[in-house]
Amino acid sequence: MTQETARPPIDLGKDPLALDRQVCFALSVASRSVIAIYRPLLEPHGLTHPQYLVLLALWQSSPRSVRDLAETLRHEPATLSPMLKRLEALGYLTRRRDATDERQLAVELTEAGRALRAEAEKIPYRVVERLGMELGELEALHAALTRVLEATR
Amino acid sequence: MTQETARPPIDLGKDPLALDRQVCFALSVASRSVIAIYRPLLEPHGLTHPQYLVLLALWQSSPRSVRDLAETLRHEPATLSPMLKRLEALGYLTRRRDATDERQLAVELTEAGRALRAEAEKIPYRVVERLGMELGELEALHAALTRVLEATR
DNA sequence: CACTAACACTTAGCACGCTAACTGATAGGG
DNA sequence: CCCTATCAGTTAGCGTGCTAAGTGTTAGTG
Repeated sequence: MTQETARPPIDLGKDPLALDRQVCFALSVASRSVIAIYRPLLEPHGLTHPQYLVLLALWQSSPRSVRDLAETLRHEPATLSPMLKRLEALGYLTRRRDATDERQLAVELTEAGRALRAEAEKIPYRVVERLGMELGELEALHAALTRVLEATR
Repeated sequence: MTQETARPPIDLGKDPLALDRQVCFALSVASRSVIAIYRPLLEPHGLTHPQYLVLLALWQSSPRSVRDLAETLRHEPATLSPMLKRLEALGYLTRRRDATDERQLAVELTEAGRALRAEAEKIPYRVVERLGMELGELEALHAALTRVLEATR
């Protein structure tokens, strides 16, 4: 027996399919556009934006499993697996089996990976500068996006 | 001679690289999460989300060139080219050379493509319902994303 | 009018990002 | 203690999404 909740009818106006009113469209274009800002900043280090996010996660806590990374970054392990191999090939991390549980992989920063962090500290400032938006505006956007993430969990 | 603008220094706090404070991370996860809501709704029609956006653009104006579509959707023509072929294979549109300018392609909805619109009208309502967020909240998010798009133009 | 620059689109190569199927390791029940 | 279900990670297949290079068409200049 499901609870009968009185749900107010949704009104999306006369053209619900108008492209420039779709949140999904604005989201995907904004995501691609912001990632494009990072591209020239990451390219000198041989990094893509998804790889950069992996490093952010590892800079917060270093030996961690693929599953842990996947949950943190909201990715499928299958997406991370090849990415981690590329990051290993770049010399930023190592992949070895956990001694106590051979199923798990211990993904760990190398010295080069840890050293990169100092360089990367500049990146957020450059991105915010390039965006030219007020910090308060960005914080409000972040809060709104966080609401979406909670709603889609 | 560049204008010397007094720029207030940006302060991103003590950990500028904290993952859960990055707008770029929230953006990419939110984008993927919202697209995931569309997936089961589009799958019955054999569509992916990017393909759905192409149809939204064509429902607004139908014979249009690849370049026109690319600018509207903020894509490279090289991204659209294979997508349009797949949409043609699905029977939703036709691709033919423009008679007056053989360089351009005239991308046009088929009868099936036009008919799909009536079905698609339901999709935005289902997505909003699934998100469970207030319309005002979504409009504010859309406005914030539009600001980002203006900033990255 | 010929020649070249610009244009519209396509193809190739690479890295995601997803689902589904697979491999090997561990844990839990009979 | 074995046997099976579960788990962690990998691989394959497909569709983006980007850059760079290629093809054919048009326009503009000498």
